This record gives sequence, structure tokens and C-alpha cells, in this order.
Amino acid sequence: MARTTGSHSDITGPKIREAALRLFAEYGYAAVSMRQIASEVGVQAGALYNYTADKQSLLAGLMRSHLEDLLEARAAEPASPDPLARLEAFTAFHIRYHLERPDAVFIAYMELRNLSPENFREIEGLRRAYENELETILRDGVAAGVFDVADPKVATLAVIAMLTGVTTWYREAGRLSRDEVTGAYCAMVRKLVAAGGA
Amino acid sequence: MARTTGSHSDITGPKIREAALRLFAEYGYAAVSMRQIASEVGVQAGALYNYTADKQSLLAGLMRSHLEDLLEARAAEPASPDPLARLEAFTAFHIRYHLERPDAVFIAYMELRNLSPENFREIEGLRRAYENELETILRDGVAAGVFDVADPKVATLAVIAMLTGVTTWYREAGRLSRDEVTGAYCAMVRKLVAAGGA
DNA sequence: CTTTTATCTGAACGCTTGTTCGAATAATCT
DNA sequence: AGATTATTCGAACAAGCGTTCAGATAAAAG
Repeated sequence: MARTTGSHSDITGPKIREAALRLFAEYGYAAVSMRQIASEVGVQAGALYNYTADKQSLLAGLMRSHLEDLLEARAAEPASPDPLARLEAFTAFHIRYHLERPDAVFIAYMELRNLSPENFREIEGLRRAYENELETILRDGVAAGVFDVADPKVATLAVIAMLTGVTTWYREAGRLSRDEVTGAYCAMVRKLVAAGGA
Repeated sequence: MARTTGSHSDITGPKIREAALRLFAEYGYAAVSMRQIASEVGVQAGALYNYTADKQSLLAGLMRSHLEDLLEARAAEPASPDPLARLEAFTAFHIRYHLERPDAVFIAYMELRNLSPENFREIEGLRRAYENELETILRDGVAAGVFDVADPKVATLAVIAMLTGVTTWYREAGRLSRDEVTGAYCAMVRKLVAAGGA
């Protein structure tokens, strides 16, 4: 047997990426074999190499896509001149976006050590670009006198860690809805950066 | 050759745990082989099985030790009747303790998926016990009227995620000292939970 | 219908994996 | 000194790893 009926790269390609994403998120990059991915797609292991140069590139591609999509979606959001409004928008966006893609989020900050140095630098640059979005908001708010943040860089990392942490415990069937969680975090972030008289 | 001169379980045992901790943290549990660990210790792979039933137990043991040590160290800290003082103490303790053991911290929340179900339940219980420490502080502060926290459970998870995040970016040679970082986070946490008139 | 191209199989490559175990030697005890 | 115990080696096991490739078949093009 050889080429199978109905086979097409437009179908198999995405299937492979989806399977890899799911399996990497569940078991970790190193613990997942190419044969497992292939089996999930319904194909032999060798066929994967029509779609990726090697296992490492498959991972790097998933991470790159995730971060590029993230930046793109963020850029598509409506902007506002008001720092507080921008901060709330960022918070809500971050939580919504991340809760919708728990697998990609998990991989993108859990499998960094499995990247080659070049791939690592690239992915890290994309992440930095995203963090800069928040840092800029904080700096603008401080300059406008509506935020009180001693160290915007540290505050940026603190807020992002806090927000991303949602993905580790949020469950669809849990006590709180997404909107309730988003509201709770918006309130906490607002207090965290608030200037004295707010 | 067989038993080597100077061999003793009191020496080899800890050496194995230290090597495993370091390697698991650097490359991930699944990516580290028993032979790598053995080689770092200066021993053949078979010798490891005098100290652990299997690879999985070695990981579980490291995680258990870390969390038990954490709870023990926390219990040894002096308590205070004042919620705000307790919160500051918790924050400072958490950051200090975690910055001193980056490897153990990394493993303890990165390798949860490599645990068997029983091991997972046990480790998860220990983590919950630690989180309860903070949650109790927050609830007490709310009851005393000095904190304003809408959802103490969510706030607990948010604060811990924020604090633990320090280990992902802090570098000894970086811009800020440990004390400066601790101070910055204490200030942020204080604002995050502060009641209106604070 | 024939040719070209895209896609997949299936076998093979050398290597590594976690784990077991009898035999050997060092440390300790009597 | 002799006996016992603790500790390690070194070889072996079956299984699985990432990756390559010639050959086969489906899809698309002419």
C-alpha cells in the first residue's frame, strides 16, 4: 500500500499540528513520540516528515503560531487613550484568549527548554513583544498620574504571571464562569496599579 | 568489579536525589534517563534501584520532600495576630524560600503530569495545604475589615501565581536584589488586598 | 488516457530506554 | 580472622526512539 484515498496535505497538515498540540500539552514534548502523533492522525510515522523537518521544528512551529496569533489578536483589539480602559481591556483579552487555548498556552511556556537556541531566541522575542504591550500601558498610566507602580517591569511580569495562572486552575464546570473570573481579575489588577486617590 | 571503595548509602542516596533534581529541572523528567543520573553520580544505572523503586518514585519523592520542607519551614515562622503583618510575612517567606530552591520549585509544578494518580493526589494535597495558609490570612483580614477581597479563593491563587512567577525571571546578577524584589512584591500584594481606606 | 506530481506505506537503521539480576567486592559485625 | 551484610558492577532484556527512503498508489494535469 502507499498513498491513501482522500489524502491531502491541506487535511493532514492541520491534523498533525492539532494532534501534536494536544499530546504535547497532555504528556509533554519529550514524552510524546512521533509514532503516537502519527497514530492519532491515522497515518504512519514516516508521513509526518512531509510536514516537518524534525520533531523539534514541529514544537517550535506550534509555539511560534501561538505567539503570532496572540500578538495579531491583540493588535486587532480596539485601542483607547485612557490607560485604565486599556488595562482593563488587556486583562479581559488576556484571560479570554488564554482560556480559549489552554493547550497552546501550556506548551508555549512549558516547553521552552526543548527549543534549540535560535528557536528559543525567536519565541522569547515574541513573548517579550507581548509583555511590552502591558508594560507600555503601565508606563503611560504612571505618566498620566492614574497609576502608582514603583517598578513597571516587575509589575508587568507580576500581572502577567497572575493572569496566566488562571489557566492552571480554571475549569469550565467550576464554581465561576469565565466572565466572573475575568471580573475578579480586573478588579485585582485595578487595585494593584491604582494611584493613591483612586 | 562490584562494590566500590568508599561506597555508602548515606552518601550515594543524597547524591542521587541532588543529581535527579538538577537534571529534571534542567531538561525535564521525561528527557532525563536513569543512565544520565547515574553518570552524574558516578555509578552504573543499576545501582540507582537500591534507592528508588523506579524512575517515577524518584520524581514523586523529590516533589514530596520539597512540599513537606516548604510546609515545615512555613510552620516554623513566627506567627502574628495582625493579618497585614502575616500577609507580609507570608509574601517575604514565599519569595525567599522559592528563590533559594529554583530547581525544586520548577519541578514541583512542572512535572505534575508525570505523576501516577495516587502520587498526584498526595502532592496536590500538600500544595493545597500550603495555599490554605494564605487563604486563611486573607479571610481573617477580610473578617477584621483590613482587607477587601471579593473572592478569597481566587485571590489566593492569583497571589501565589504572581509570587511564584518570580522564579521564572529573577537572576542573581540582575537589576534588582532579592530584598528589592521582595519589597516590590510586598507592596503590590498589599495594594491588591487593601481595604478602601488604606 | 497518459503522464506527472503529491502523498503515504512499510521496512529498516542504529541507538537509547527503564528495569532486572547474579556475581563480585567493600564495609561491618562477631 | 571469619562470617555477614551492604553496595555496586556489568551484562542482558524487550521495547521504543527519531529518522530515512525506495517503492506504491491516489490525485491532478495535459
